[in-house]
Amino acid sequence: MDYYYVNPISPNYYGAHDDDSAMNSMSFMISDFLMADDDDHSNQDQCGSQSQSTTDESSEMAAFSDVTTTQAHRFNNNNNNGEASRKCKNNGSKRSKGEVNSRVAFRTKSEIDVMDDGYKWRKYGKKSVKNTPYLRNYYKCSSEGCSVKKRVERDRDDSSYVITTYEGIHNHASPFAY
DNA sequence: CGGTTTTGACCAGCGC
DNA sequence: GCGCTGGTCAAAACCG
Repeated sequence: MDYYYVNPISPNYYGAHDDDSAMNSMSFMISDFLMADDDDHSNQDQCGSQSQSTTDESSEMAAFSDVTTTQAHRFNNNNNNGEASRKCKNNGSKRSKGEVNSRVAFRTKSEIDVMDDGYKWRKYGKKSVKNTPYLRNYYKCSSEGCSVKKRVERDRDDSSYVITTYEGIHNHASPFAY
């Protein structure tokens, strides 16, 4: 079955490229982020279960990793080419256009919703989703020609977790990777 | 002034 | 075909 993993963060990455203090207190490494396949839904079923809804990603997306942090997060899921690498293809693509897209989901314990992952994102939508009181936010990579999207929502079962779903592969390096 | 966010409208897919 | 839901668009507002 499909599984995804994310390249470990470059260790020298967090160098506070800005002075935003809240963002600098990164406290986890992403190295143990690995996206297991569907039989690793150890922390619950939220991936597929949250909906009998129409087009959820239950079939094509993998499990989550739990990360516990107390504050802001910053990670970089790649350094050389900026791509959330995927291992197997996502066969179940009901994505209409038939474009290849990898999807990686993180489940992160965080107080803040949007995590700085080294890329620049532009918000383009916000939706309330069924069965959750929380809103789901939609972001696009603001780099030109890059169509990577990400979705950010709160775990409906445990609102202290944030679920971030990346879709697509960056065609450029992270602006903060060096 | 340029880029980003906000927010309602619009659209497509799915189940009934 | 209709309604529901999730995803996207785009114009206006906002912000540095």
